[in-house]
Amino acid sequence: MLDPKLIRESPDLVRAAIAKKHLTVDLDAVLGADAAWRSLLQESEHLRSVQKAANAAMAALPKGSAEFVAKVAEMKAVSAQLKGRDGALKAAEERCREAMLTLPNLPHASVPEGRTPEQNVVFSTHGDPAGTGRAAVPHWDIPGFSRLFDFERGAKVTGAGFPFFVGDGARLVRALINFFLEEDSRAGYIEVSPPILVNAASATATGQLPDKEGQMYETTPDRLFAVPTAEVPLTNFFRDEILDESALPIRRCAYSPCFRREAGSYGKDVRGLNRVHQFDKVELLKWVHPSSSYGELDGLRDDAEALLRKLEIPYRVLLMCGGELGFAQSKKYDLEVWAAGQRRWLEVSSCSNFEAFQARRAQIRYRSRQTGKAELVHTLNGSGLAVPRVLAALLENNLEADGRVRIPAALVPHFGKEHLSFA
RNA sequence: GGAGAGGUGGCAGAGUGGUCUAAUGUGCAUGAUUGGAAAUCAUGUGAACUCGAAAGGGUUCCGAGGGUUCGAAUCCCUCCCUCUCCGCCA
Repeated sequence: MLDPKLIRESPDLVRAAIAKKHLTVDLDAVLGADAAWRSLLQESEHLRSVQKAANAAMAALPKGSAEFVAKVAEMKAVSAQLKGRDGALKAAEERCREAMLTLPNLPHASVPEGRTPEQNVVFSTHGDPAGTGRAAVPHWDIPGFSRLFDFERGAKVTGAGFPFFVGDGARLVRALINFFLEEDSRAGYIEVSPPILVNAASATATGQLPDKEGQMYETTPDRLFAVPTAEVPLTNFFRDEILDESALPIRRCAYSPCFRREAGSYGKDVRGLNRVHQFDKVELLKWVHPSSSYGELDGLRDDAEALLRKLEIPYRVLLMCGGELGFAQSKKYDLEVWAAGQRRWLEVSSCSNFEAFQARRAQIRYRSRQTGKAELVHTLNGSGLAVPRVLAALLENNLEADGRVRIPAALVPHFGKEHLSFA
């Protein structure tokens, strides 16, 4: 959610910023709903103050007195009037809130113009894509692949996109999760193991609801949602809380399985590990002072990049253009690994600054020493990292002539041996 | 799942229909006192919305949502959560 005051006072600024995201919103409808609500609010509050004044006077009167009875009659009318207004007020407030929730977060000034993936800026490239995996094939074509990554049985047991990981496959998944958590902890992120079902309030605070409801798995009868990312429970950890300013920045990491229905993306990236309904991911999250959030974004991106460097995977960083930003994001970098067999880049991390957008929805604030007031924090998050696509890149880039996959040195202590074998 | 007891400010805890803008204690902040501290005393001490150029008003918030009433922290209903006991269970 945006600051309502900003919308009222600088609608043109808001309009221009939203245009940069290439989204269309009816700002006038929002402003109209806001004005209508405020006008009703004033009427209601006036009636309430009349009522309160009468209450105080009545408290001092003898119960059965003529004056008292007259006052009751008089106040009955006010009460009835107020009840009528309250209904309208609530409706107006709800309309106003709904209208406000349709407004996306505004992009930062440093976000490049553009609306298509081609207009994202290649911020940096690391390693040598051309030099990797000379004889590489897409990972699903590696002999023995389906023994370690069993999509068929997964489809039987659950459905398409829910693979079993077997033997060295399972071991590599575990090694990656472990490696990510260890490295992230060392980088100063406190490890958290979160709930993987969340309630509707949490999903709303991070922006999954109401708009992306169809992308989540929902449980009955309790109406809990399987998390699409650990970002959801992690961000909500401090929901409706006021933090100590000296505690900022707070940095945390969490491993969780992630569940995504991927409705509407059938037929895209259906092969292998590129896109699955359940996958493992370690998420990095920061709650920071507004004044330092862009520095923290750079740091977050560096932390995620460091993991790829240690895994010796060629990768590039994209600075996303306005049109490629998500609803809630102000600025975003995507990290993409090179998958030599597919000869394409795969996104493995998205590092974003949400500024106060999520914090306002979630009411996460800090007590400012300067003003003594509760101010909204800025939240940032990024993957550190998503497992399946890193796995895909490792399989394709590190496949050796003997059909085994070389495990990068940094991962060997976690994997326990230097090669993964499909035999 | 069954039975019972609860949910009030940072914390503890009173309040069971009308100045409750919630007693009291404690914590915290500032000041006084002190060589410095403790103790003591004094003052202050939440959040949100809204009107206003400002000064300053107004309104809401006692787990959540409804209801009764002229008036609800207080009465009624529904839900959520916590605790105790029982049952079940990794």
